[in-house]
Amino acid sequence: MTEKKKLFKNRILKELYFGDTLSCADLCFKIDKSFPVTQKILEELVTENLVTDTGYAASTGGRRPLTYSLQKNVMYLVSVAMDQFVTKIAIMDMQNNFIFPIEKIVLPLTNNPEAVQVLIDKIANVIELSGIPKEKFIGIGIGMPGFVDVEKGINYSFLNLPDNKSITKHITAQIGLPVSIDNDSSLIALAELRFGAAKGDRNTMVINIGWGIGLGLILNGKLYRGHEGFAGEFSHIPIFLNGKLCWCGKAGCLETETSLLLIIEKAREGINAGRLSKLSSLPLHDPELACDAIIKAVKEGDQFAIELFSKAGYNIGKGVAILIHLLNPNKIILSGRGASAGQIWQAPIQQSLNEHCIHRLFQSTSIEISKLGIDAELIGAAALLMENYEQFKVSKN
Amino acid sequence: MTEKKKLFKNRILKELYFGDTLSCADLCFKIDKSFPVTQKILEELVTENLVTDTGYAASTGGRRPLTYSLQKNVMYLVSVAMDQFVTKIAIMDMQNNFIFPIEKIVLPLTNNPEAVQVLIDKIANVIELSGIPKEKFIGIGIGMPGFVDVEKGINYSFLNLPDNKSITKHITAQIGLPVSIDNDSSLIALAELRFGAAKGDRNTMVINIGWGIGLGLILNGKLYRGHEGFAGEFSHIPIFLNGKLCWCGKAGCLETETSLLLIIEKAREGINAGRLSKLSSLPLHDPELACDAIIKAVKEGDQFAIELFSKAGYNIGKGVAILIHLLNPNKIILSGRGASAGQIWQAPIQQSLNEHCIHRLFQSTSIEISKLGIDAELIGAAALLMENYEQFKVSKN
DNA sequence: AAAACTTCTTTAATAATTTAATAAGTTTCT
DNA sequence: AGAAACTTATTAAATTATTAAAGAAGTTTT
Repeated sequence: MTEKKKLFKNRILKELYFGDTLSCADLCFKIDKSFPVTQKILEELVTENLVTDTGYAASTGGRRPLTYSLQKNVMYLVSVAMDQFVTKIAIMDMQNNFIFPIEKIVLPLTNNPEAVQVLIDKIANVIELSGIPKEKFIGIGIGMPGFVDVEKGINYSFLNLPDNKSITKHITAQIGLPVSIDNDSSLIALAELRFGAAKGDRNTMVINIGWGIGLGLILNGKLYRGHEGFAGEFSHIPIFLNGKLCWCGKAGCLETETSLLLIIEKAREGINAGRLSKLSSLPLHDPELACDAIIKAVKEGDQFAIELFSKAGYNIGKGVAILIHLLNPNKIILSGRGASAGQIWQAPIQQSLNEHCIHRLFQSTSIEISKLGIDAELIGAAALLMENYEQFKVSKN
Repeated sequence: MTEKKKLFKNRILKELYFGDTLSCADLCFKIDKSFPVTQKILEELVTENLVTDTGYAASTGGRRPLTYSLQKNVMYLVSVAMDQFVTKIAIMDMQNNFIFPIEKIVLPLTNNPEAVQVLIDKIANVIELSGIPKEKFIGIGIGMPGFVDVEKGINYSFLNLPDNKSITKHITAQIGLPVSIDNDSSLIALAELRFGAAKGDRNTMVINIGWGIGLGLILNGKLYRGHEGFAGEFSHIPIFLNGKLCWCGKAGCLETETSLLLIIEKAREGINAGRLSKLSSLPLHDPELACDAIIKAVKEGDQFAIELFSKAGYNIGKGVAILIHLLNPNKIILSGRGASAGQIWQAPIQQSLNEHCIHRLFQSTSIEISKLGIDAELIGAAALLMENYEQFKVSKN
């Protein structure tokens, strides 16, 4: 098979992954090829058992199109989502299902030279235990915090290898599968773009409310990463004159006035000062549990918890106002762990925009809460791998 | 001639406009066509006298390539640059020359329902007086302040027509030439991207230091305009807690702490308060003259004038720090009227970045002063028209 | 219920691209 | 200095893709 045909095949597989069920005409449009070529390749993919036809779609006013989907149980991928403390590993199929319970390991990234090897061993272990033959895996997608150079496969903040060696190449060398990495906030944005609230959008900002405030930018319909891949450093834009020193070394960062860690901190202070709240029994040393508890209190209408989120939301709004002035997005999506607090974010952010934004500008920008939930990063890591899929070699031919 | 061939021809003409002198191989790459097709079209363009071959280029290690350029004196365009008070109109050729002295008319845009018609009449007049036959003009490019919808050809701030009618269509209907419009800051950025300091860059921000502080964004190698074309509203990002009311209705906008109008204002105050300076004879009611005078004083080393620019620069730096955090550009270009003050901007902005930016981020971002001068917007308006050129009809065939 | 209209699929004619061969010029090595 | 090796450009032939036209299947309108 020629190189070119391989590329076309991979592109079709990729489009079917993102599009689920598509007609031949849809695929023509997406891969920018003519009907005869597309159909011929599709036929080949069907005989190779990578694709199946899924019957006729409803008519849109004419002959009903024959539709195609990816064959089930023939291709899998490994999806990994890391934060500073915990790493989640999942095996996913081409229909975006987690086909085993998600593995969760404690893996601190700071001052941990072993981290990369631990990660590799664990991934190999998960593949091994799955019982799925390795040839059926097409690759590994990994999301991680820090400054990530996607092209080179290097993380400048964590998981460094000697001589700035590429992590992706390092892992590929050991496991024998293609690897793609990216920043966690970028992957959450990618998940929203491909499978979430930003589907079909061209200019959307995804705010990752987590231990910090991350930002993934979708500009002109594509994930924007910046000159060196460092775009979206929302957490540390200096917009407050509060004199609070941030761990980044500067003062007045957005992060010093809003983040889940700050909310937990303030909750603790409030309780210690005797504030009346359902939160009196806040778990002390586990941020995940503490966060869940406060969000639960919010949903139960606890006044103190709501107050904390409102203030944080108002401050996020100040940052969002700047985003809207600079980038004129059609939509802002609140995602990440904090998004599970739901509609509570809407009012304070809207209020903040009323105060800090030119009316004509935010008029056409909607604020939405993500529906992808806590596993958005895993979905994004899978999507990242599939975005790069067309460059991979087709295993068999 | 087929539609498709027309398109290819226009693309080649466009690439020759932007590339000046190119070989057939260069053009193959740029228009993404094979050698045989490209060469055939080139030959046709030469016989049509739109293109000439310009001899052999120096060898780069092999056979010397035959190069091509646009024929002189066969195509012209009208370029227009507007601000709130003054409109400049120029006739340009395909080699980016102003072939007549630039026309300058006083044309206030605020509360002026006649403005559009005055503009049209003046453009028609300029074409008439040039003595160049109208068939040789390929179109009109116009830059203007305000919120501009490029696709629809509407300016929501100025030059409105009844029922939000398209200005471009309106002008085309009267003059009979294709018209493209865009925001002034976007066009300055486009000029830098195509013919200035951002040539070849992919992620560059162009700051238009003028009566306000404009911003043109080049992201992923293209001018970024946002969801409705309103991106780059840098002047009004709320980052100061100064309580100063801006004309936009909000307080603390970037514009309230830095802009040429503010510098003029402060200069006036200082002089009235008896500050020692070469500026004691500041022209009172013409901002252009006043601005020129202060910039002249800066260049002569006047301490007071330098102080004013330094403070303004430091505050621009605060805004730039936010840009760098969010968009990780490879370069920031200072352009517009204020750029003529030159290197004076460098130190205070750099100082501000040191204080307000994460080191790892601004390390790889350079700050440059534009060399295009005060006519950047006219060059940008021409570039805008040529960017759209491939959609135009070839006049003769 | 038939005609007109859409949309998808197939086939044949047309157009573009790749590939291979050739020509023209540079550099490197002896 | 001169030949061999290497680049790059051009031409021609073979391959591949696209376009246009015709046919098939279904929906909507008259």
